[in-house]
Amino acid sequence: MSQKIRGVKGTRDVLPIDTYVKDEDPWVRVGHYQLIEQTARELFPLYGYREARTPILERTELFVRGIGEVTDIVGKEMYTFDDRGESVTMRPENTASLVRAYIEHNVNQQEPETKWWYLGPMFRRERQQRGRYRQFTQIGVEAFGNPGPRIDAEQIEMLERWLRMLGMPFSMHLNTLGDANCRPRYREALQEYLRAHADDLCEECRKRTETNPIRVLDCKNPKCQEVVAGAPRMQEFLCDACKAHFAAVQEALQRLGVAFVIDPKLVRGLDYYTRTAYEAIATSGLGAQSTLAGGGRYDGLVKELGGPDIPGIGFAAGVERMALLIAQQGRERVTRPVVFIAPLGEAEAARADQLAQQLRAAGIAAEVSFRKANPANQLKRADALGARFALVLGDAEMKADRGKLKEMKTGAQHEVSLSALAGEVKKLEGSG
RNA sequence: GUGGCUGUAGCUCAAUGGUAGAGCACUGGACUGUGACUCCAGGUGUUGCCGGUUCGAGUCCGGUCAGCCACCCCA
Repeated sequence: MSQKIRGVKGTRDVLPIDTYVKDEDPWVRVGHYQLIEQTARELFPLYGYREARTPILERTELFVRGIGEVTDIVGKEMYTFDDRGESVTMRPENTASLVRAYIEHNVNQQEPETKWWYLGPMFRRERQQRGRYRQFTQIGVEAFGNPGPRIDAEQIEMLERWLRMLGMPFSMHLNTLGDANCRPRYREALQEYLRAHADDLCEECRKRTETNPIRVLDCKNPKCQEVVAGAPRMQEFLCDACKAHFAAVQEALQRLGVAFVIDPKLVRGLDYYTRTAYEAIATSGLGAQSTLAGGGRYDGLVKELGGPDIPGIGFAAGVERMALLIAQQGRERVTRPVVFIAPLGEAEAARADQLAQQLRAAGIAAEVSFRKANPANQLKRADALGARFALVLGDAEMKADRGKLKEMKTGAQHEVSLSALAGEVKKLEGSG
């Protein structure tokens, strides 16, 4: 045997069978992903969100301008390469791409207020750990063209509903980041305060004080947290408009019955966020990477990327993290045959193929045995596949055009007509 | 990018420096006309890879790769 080729570090295969073992955790299978995706596909359109798909490959410039040059994502985590003289990057997130598409196709001319949702792989070159991989899947939404605050609450409520439908253990955290008017003033005040306490900060935070002081707020270092406890708070610096917006979002959430906690330390990693910021954080089942979904308002982003002055708000959810929790609950979307047909000879095999074809045409999942084996082994196979019914097709059945449809669970055998098999199966399916 | 732990069969795991094992799963048979139970048989493998120490390395040492966990960052 020649050398095995292995998958790229930090990427995983998601198969319909068990693959990765995570100590006491159950294994993540494709059925767990499908449950999450299917729920989103059904729920989001109820709120007016329609699916949008953008390319995985974008010009590097898009992310540099959209996400921010000093962020870790752009600074050191992107898969960037030269495409014959042009620098391109595999998307590390999807918001910048959707904004690009919105601008490129002049969507604001047709329907300035539009709601999109997306699903797909993102790429960041990080060291992997529980709930964090180099290729990961995000499901997210963006609502363009409405400044809020009611749409903010609507979106947060949709996220909450989605996560609750999936049985996720989580709590919703809410904060405001201010806007172009008040954030700079806060930033300055915070910076001043942090400089005065530089001796008590970790090395990293001393750097952040100069590059991105707001990030110091969510540093996990206990000493930094002590300093942060006495730091000026965004709330005290909010301009009247931001204050009113924040209050209105909270009121709207209360009206909709959404539970949330105000979290002044909640800051979003990407530069483009303004005002409303929110995160759904898992309360159990995950390790250090417990943010299931993070979102916020980005009123300046569309303009920043060369488009009209259009506001927006969106969230992105990490499917791998959700899949871990889904797997822990044992909830899964499984596909199994309804009817398993086991022909005993050559002529029967030909008939079996046609019977399966007819069943499938009628919308019934059918599996036909391709191997020669005695009835006992065929039944064993039907059992392993989880088939609901098994049909052994032999000489007698061929002659009579009737067969015995065996219900695997109970062992009961139902005499059915072969030419009318699909109808017979549907009748039995309904009855039991 | 930094640190810690771990690498033996498809999976879960054993083997004092001295001949690679068990359970589960898988395939076939007992059973050309009915599965789950039972019995029998059978692949289960360059012990992650490379090197070193040794008469001898799955075991000790070094390196490397991968996985896991945490930092960082984020979904």
